[in-house]
Amino acid sequence: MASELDPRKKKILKVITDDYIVSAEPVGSRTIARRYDLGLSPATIRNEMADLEEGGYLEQPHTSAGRIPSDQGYRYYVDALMSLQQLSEKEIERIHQELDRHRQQLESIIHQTSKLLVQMTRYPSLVLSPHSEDAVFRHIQLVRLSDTAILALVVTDSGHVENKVIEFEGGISDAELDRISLILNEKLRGIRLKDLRSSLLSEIRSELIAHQDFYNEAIQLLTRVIGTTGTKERVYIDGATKILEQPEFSELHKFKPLMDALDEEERLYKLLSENIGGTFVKIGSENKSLGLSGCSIVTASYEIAGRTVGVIGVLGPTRMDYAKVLPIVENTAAILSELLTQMSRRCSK
Amino acid sequence: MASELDPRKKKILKVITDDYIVSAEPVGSRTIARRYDLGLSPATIRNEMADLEEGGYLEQPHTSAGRIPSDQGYRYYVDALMSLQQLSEKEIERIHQELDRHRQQLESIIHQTSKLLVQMTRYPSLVLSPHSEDAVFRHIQLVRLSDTAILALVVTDSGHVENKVIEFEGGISDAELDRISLILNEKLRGIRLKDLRSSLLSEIRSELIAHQDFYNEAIQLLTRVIGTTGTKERVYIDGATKILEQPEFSELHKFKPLMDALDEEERLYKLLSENIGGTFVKIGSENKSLGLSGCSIVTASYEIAGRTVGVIGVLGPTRMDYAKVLPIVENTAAILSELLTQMSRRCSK
DNA sequence: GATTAGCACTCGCCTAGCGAGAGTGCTAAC
DNA sequence: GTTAGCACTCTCGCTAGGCGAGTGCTAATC
Repeated sequence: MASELDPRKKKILKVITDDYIVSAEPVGSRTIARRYDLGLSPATIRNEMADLEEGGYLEQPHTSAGRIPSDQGYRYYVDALMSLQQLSEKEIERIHQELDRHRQQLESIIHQTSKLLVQMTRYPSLVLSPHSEDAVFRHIQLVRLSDTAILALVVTDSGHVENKVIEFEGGISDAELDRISLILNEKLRGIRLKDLRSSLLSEIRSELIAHQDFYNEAIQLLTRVIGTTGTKERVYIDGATKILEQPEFSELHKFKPLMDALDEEERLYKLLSENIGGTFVKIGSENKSLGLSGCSIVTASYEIAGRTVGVIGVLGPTRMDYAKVLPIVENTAAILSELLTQMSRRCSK
Repeated sequence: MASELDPRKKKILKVITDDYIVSAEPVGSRTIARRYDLGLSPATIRNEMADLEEGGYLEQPHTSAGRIPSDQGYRYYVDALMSLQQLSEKEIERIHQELDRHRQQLESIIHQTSKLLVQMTRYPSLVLSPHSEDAVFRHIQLVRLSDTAILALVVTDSGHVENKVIEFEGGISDAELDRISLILNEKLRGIRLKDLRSSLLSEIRSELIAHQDFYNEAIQLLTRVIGTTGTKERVYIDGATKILEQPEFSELHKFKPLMDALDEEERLYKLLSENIGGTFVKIGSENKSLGLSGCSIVTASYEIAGRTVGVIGVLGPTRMDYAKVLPIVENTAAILSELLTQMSRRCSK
């Protein structure tokens, strides 16, 4: 697997990939000679193509069809060949605008982001919502709903709000509730939700023991809030049906497994969470994870104040327009990061 | 359009529909005579079928294929012929269990409900989440996040919580915040969100004028909370790809419009919101709304304490197994109503 | 030695043609 | 009113043949 190809082979591989990405048809030597001005005859190109196939960069669906890039070919293309399509000012502006319109609410922004990706790329989009384990506790608020029901609200530094109705047999007075709130806020401010589980719990427990009267109830309450916070990570998927627009999906049955995968949140979650931190392109068989051969995903992480909190990306056939998609995904992630960071600043100032 | 068919015609229409629902193939006279014990010869059945076609209940895809039910035929079938499949104890139990497991959170229950419908019917499910305009205001809470950002939480009697981060240039003191909370809670308790918009606003406005000092800020805050509350209604769709399992979708291109419709929340919203209150079966062309010819939807409303708050349903080809789906949807809605009503009781007791 | 032209060959795809099967409508007999 | 029989129609699947695209090889050319 010679990792360096001579310039002409590179050029030819690039041209074949470019062409195949838009046409979805195996591309032949003649087509290349005609369509692209390489100053080479079909015969020469044929020879080069034979070499590239030898090297594992190209494949023939059957004798005497044209060639198509193999997974390895795509990999090389993505890593070394493609010329990233610059997003125009206008496109970047659009991302800004669309996201800005919904700047108020986290949920809404996430949702909007995935919709935007779908529109810009014409591929289904995946969004892994803020990874709340990494979020930092900011504020807890306990609101009485009735004698036995209490609404607990946890606000994180990303502005995310989690709410949970807790039923409470024992009954708690308003004064007790306030004191519990106070203690919790004092103790928990600035702590990452991840670190919350056990270590601090005992400390708070002893703190509360001082107020013998509601020890039991308070501990109960606390463990229940913590136990159910931070589990709300979600994978949003949007435009799933866009994948059907791709010509390779005309034989539907082949892609049943893919469609099933899209319906299963856990798989997607796993898939995305492997890609936390940075930008990733995973091609075809590189997604061993279930049913996704024949597909590629392009993902980028987004962050709040430098801390990665989630992943966005799009899903498409291996014949995906990487040169176009990659910048879109990256820019969107960047702008999203910016926006979220601003939001967070505002909240914590 | 004679609204009454003679018993034998009914029987034949029913048998044809039943058969077509499972086979998805046009059904012929001979098949019926063989498969169902009607004591009639194919020829007789042919005559009856000709009559039924005359009456608009059956259609022929082409000469000398079998017959398939027309939309009108389905309508008659649903209204008069089909024998509803009783759900077994076990199935009802299952609905209870699945929903119970997630009884704590509204969002989660809604989500779970739609998943459940998909699993039980093998069709995509649609859920219109609680119609918050009909919800009753219970409590508002203002939480300071920073000098300029305030988190407003509105709790409704269904236990639904809406949150909104509000930015606030002017700056407000904690005391002011508390007083605003107080006044709002006093004034708004028990009011339906729908009635909130204008009528009460002026009253509250005059109330606040008394406290000249923060008049402007308070009004601003209030209008912003109200303006953005109650807009969070959502259509959940789940298992969209299940529709592809239906044989009629093998020619994919025909159903592109449908798939598109599934991606557009507004359309679905409109579609579902037409069906508020009770159980509906809309067949084929009865869904004039965009791209849904060839499809039927079965919906049922669910309620909290007798007040309709949302709609659940499934979407399938006109050749849908109504007899099976209808009870499932109805029962699920009923159980969901029960569960939500309980939750609401607990909150308001 | 690299490049190119020419040519025979291979293979998938499209079309036409054919036969089988399923289903119908009509007619005539029961 | 019901049924048997029959001719007719239409779809579907299969096969064969022609076409086109593309290849690999060889020999000629630069």
